[in-house]
Amino acid sequence: MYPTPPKEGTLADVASHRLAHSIVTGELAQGQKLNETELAERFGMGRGPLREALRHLEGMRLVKRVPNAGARVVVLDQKTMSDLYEVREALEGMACRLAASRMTEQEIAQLSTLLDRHEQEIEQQNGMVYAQSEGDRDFHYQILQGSRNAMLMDILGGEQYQLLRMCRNRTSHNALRTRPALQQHRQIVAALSQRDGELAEILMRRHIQGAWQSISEMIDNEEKT
Amino acid sequence: MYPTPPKEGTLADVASHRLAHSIVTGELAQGQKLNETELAERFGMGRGPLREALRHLEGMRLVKRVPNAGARVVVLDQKTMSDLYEVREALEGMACRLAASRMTEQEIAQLSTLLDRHEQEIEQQNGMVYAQSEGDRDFHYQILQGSRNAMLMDILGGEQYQLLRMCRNRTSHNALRTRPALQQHRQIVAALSQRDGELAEILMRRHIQGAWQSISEMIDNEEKT
DNA sequence: TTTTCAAATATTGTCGACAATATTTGAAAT
DNA sequence: ATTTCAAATATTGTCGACAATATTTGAAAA
Repeated sequence: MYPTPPKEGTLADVASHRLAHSIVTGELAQGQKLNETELAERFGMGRGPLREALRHLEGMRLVKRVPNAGARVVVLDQKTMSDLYEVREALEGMACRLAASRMTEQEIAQLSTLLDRHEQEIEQQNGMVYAQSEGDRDFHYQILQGSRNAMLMDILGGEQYQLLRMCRNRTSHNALRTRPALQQHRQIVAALSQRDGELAEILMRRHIQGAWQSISEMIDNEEKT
Repeated sequence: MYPTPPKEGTLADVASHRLAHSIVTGELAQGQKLNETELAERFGMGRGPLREALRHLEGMRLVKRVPNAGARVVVLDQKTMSDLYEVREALEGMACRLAASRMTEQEIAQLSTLLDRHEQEIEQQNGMVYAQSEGDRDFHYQILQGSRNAMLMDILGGEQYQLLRMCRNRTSHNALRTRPALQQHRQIVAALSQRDGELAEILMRRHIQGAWQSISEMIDNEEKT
């Protein structure tokens, strides 16, 4: 069920995972300089594996490296986030279209069950914000698996997912959007049930556009302060 | 005009570029084991920078690494190529949609001029295959720039472009497709001129679907031999 | 001959040291 | 006080050596 299974082989992989976590959660601030010696010491390893980890994170767009001048945590300004959501819209839309023709009936049924659980959790107000983000995550992950496209799963479940979490962790959420979001999820499942890939894609894209609009407005409002 | 400007700072970057080139051109066969010591010696550097290069190439999906067992050139089977074209369809479609509302009139006009040159080159049969692939490359690159989306430019101009070249370099090309492809390019420019993003996206997606269909059929035919 | 398994070999993973480059510091000049 | 610039410091880039792991080899048993 988890998008990022925690398998850690080499020290470079360990460092990569720990750094990614620190970056996504905001423990390491955006734009912060990443000192190799300091980080290597903190992780109890040499600079070799750490440098490999930084290369990997650069590929995931979580850090920005400048030759001979080191690495910094990426800065997610509004333009960057806008770009991210446009890419996500395209990829998740495609994933949804593919899933419509490739998911089994059982998988679609499970997706529907997932939404039932999600709805109950919302009504009980049981840690709503948590449930929203978790429920949304699971929903998108199931559809992604349904696309049967390994490259899509890799991109969306990897770098795109981490960047998305990073966005979410530093913008306030609109609690008013949980309900319409759930309804949109329902609509998508309906389209999947009817094997209507074209509609499923359109609905998924609208869903993501809505998410961006919500976040974008939040940012604009905060800036006025 | 070039999708991959050859800026090389550190030795790891040099190795990365040289390896990527060798892989894309087929000088290094698919599935081939990449021996660190051997490659480091060939490039006249230590294993440190080379390992960083391999990490980078892994992120670009040009090599597949297994902890403690080394790296191999990625194997592009038909399913992988199919996945690639689905991802490209989604991303290039989005790029084209965005370009429709963001390109300047001048940029669109230049795009039209580009197609005129392309048409002439085809009629003169001046190295047709070269012209086709080069012309197609420039066309897509210009639209990509027009999207004004740095992340899209990065993904499509980077890893996706290299993987696409890798596909093209090991599948025979259908000369019969140059004409319809040019016509599709013209249609796309027309949609861009009218600032019809929705149509531009649809046309670009069809264009890429057509390319995949052509390649896919070639592969199927070759397998019958 | 084929299979098994341990020794031998090869390869990857890691570290510490040094070189190359960037950044900071602080004294001298304006 | 501000600016300039060179020395001092800090940081990144690179290499070679060794440790850990995987792969191969070849002798012994079935």
